[in-house]
Amino acid sequence: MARRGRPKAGEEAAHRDAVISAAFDELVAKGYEKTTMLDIAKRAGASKETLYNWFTNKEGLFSALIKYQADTTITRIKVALQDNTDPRTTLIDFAHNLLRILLSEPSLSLNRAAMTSVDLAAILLKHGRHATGSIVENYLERLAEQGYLKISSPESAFQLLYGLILQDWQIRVLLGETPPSEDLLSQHAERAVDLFFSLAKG
Amino acid sequence: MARRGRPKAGEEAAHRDAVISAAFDELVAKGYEKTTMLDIAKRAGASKETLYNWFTNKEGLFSALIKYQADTTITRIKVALQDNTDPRTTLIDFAHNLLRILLSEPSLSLNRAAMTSVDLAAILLKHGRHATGSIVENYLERLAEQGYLKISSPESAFQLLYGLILQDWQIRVLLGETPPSEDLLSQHAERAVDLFFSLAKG
DNA sequence: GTTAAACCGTACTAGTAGGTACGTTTAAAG
DNA sequence: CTTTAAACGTACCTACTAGTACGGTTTAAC
Repeated sequence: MARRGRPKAGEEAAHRDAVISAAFDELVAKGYEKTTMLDIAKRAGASKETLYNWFTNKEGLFSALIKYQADTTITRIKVALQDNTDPRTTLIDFAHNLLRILLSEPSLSLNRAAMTSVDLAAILLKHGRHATGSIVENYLERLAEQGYLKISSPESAFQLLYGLILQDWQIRVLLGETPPSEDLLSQHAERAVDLFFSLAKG
Repeated sequence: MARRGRPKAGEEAAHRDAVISAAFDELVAKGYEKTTMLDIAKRAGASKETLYNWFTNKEGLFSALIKYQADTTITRIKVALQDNTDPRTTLIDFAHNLLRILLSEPSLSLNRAAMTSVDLAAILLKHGRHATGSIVENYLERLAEQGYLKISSPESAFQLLYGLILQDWQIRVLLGETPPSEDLLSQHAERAVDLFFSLAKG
């Protein structure tokens, strides 16, 4: 990975990804404060100066991480919601994905990092919670129009669904509790969606 | 507050409280990383060496903060649950208190601080979430025995209640969103408890 | 070829904060 | 009255890290 001199054509994107990936690894291993720009550079086979050229500063680099993770999250959620089977299965799939993502180490580390900087927090809120929120709200609104749900507003419906799915798992795991197993997660997703329907089906 | 020399008898407790209070103020104002021991000492009219004598190190001081806040929280929750009116009113009172506490600046700042240290996180988890959890679970179990609820386990019942009450408010406010108004909070508490009963009443 | 951009590696700057040491002061203890 | 514990204030040490500067190197571009 360590190349010296001007990069060959077409190599830039891969190199940038290597930096992002290295930053994730360091972040998960050490946390935001103890992750240094030098460590990231070394792991990526890049130089510190390059990191600063590309991302301006440490916050800039980590805001790029947030956006990167948010993009893959959004993609996965959109895929889950495009399932054309019944709404129950679709929502269970969504719930399962949401739990898996939000309880994954990269997401947790990113959330912890965001707590230490108002700017990072704002970016995470915008690209994370609010971005997925509006997508799911659209979906719920469609369900309501089709008569599957009776809801007062898409926002409050999504908040309810979110609460039923996540309960206090995220905050507990953020504080160091070990996350539930895959099996428990999928059981929980199913139960949460069923509760949601029993509350929102009118 | 700034006394020099050996303290007069009976002054120690007040002085210790002054340090705790100063630490809270600094924490809320600047966040954990940017709060220095010197700042706290100055605000409390104490010396840095005294802080280290009393609390060993920075983490020790903040773990004292966590325990202090947890104690007052537990007290308030116990009071709310001792109400001998009907269960619905009691739980709404509890829900309202929980929301107010968890969305208050001191609690938020403490949670953000705990995210940066596994040790602090463990303490917060134990004295915060788990301590209140077991109290409320006991209460819910009593309700179940009295026939007010049909629940599979107190743990899962409390988790459900918690999810209905808090939804994603805590994580959103932790990330910088402005918390809902008092009015919204109490409306929300009522709605959450009603949903809980409609799900858990069998 | 020659130029110039992008990059690596190393060294350097500067600021900061946790933690310690010490001399001084006050009041409790006896 | 003397001794001693507890505390203040200041100065100090140590370690670390974000960010900058620069010289050397490789490749694209022309």
